[in-house]
Amino acid sequence: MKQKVVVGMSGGVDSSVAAYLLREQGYEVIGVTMQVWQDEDPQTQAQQGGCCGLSAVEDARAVAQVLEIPYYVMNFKREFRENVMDYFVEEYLQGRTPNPCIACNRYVKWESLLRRSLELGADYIATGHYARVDRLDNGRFAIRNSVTAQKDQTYALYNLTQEQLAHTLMPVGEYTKEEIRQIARRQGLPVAHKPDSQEICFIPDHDYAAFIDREAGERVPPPGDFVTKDGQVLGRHKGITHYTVGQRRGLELAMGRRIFVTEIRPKTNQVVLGENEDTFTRQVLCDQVNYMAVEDLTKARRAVAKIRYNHGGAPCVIEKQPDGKVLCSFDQPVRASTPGQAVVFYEGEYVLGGGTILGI
RNA sequence: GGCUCCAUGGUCAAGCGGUUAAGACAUCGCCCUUUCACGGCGGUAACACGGGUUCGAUUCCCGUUGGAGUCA
Repeated sequence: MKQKVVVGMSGGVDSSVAAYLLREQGYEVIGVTMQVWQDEDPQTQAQQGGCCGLSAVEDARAVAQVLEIPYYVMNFKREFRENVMDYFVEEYLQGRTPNPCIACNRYVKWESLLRRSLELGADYIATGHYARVDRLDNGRFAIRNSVTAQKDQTYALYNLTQEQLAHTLMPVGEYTKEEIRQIARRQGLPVAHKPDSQEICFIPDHDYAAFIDREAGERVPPPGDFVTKDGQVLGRHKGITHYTVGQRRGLELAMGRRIFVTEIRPKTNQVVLGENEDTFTRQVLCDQVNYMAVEDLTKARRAVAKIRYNHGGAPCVIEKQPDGKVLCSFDQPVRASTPGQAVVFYEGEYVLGGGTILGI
C-alpha cells in the first residue's frame, strides 16, 4: 500500500519538483494549491505570483497534469485572513514587525492544510522548502538545514510542532537550487524558469503601510516625533507603522550622515533614531518559544541564533528564564534585534527551537 | 532705520575668473531576499534676480530681493 502525500503546490519550481520527487520515490501524490487571498484587480492577480498568488493555480495545475497526479484547489482564505493578515496588521499597530511567512507556515500550511489532508486519508503533507525533516535519537523531530547553504529556509519553519513534523516531507532540502531547476527542465515542467517568489504575497505592490491603512482605518497610529535616545526631537514621522528597527531608508531626514531607527515606542508614538552602532545589542529576549530538537531548555547552552531570515547566524548562549522566556546572549553584539521578528536557535544543522523577539 | 555679514541641487556643503560645478545626507531605480530591514550598484537634481567689468563670469563690482547679526 503506497503512502499518500499531499503536496502544497504554489505553482513555483520548488514545490513542483517536490511533487515530482515524491512520485518518483513511490508515494501516492496529490497536488493541492491553497487559495489564501484574492486581489480584487485581475490585472494584479495575473502578474503577481508570490508564494501563494492566484496565477499559482494555473501553473500548479499544468504541472500536475504533466506529472499525471490528481490536483485540487483548497480554499483557506478564512484561516489565512485570521492567522496571517490580521496578525500582520495587529503587530504593526503595536509597533512590532511581524513575519507573516512564519505564521502562514505554522497556522495555515501546517495546521489547516495538514488537518484536511489527514482527513483525506493522507499520511503526510509536503512542501518545496529548502530544509529537511529528521527524527533524532531522542525521538524528536527537527528541521535540519538544507544541503545547500546558499538557499536555506529553516528559519521560517522553526515554529512547527512535533505532531506537524511527524507528518511532513521536504524532499527539496536534499538538493541545491540549481539541481532543482535542472530536474524541472529535464522533466519538462512548465515552471522551470519561473523566478523565485519574494515580497509579502498579499501585498503585491509592496506598499505594506498603505495596506495597513486600508485594513485598520482609524486605528492606525498618527504621525509623531522622531527623537534621539536623549529625547531631542529631530522631526516628524509618518506613523509608527512605517518603520522597523534598523531601518535607514524612508526617514526623509537629511542629517549629513546615515541614521537608523533604533527603537519604536508605541506608548509615546515616538520613533527613536541613532547611529548605526546604536542598533547593536548583545542580548535578545524572546517569548512564545517553540522547542524542536529539544524538549525543553533545562540549563543554559550554547547555540547559534538567527534574528531574521537573512541573518547569517551568530554564536550565543541561550537560557530559559523563570517565566518561560528565553534570553539569548550573543558573543558579539548583533544588529537590529527587532520586536516581532523571530529568533531561531540552531545546534549544528538542527533547529533547537525559536521564539518571538521582545523589546529590551 | 544705520552698520556688518550671507545668498550654489530637497538639506548640509566644496569651488572663487575659463571645471563635465565636488562630496555627504535625502530622494528615485536596480540587485540582494518566500517577512520587515541592512547592504551593494546606478540615476534625477543647483550657481536668487537685474545691471556692469572682462575675450570670458558661479566666481570681481553695483543695485534689488531674501535671510542672519549688531547699534540707537
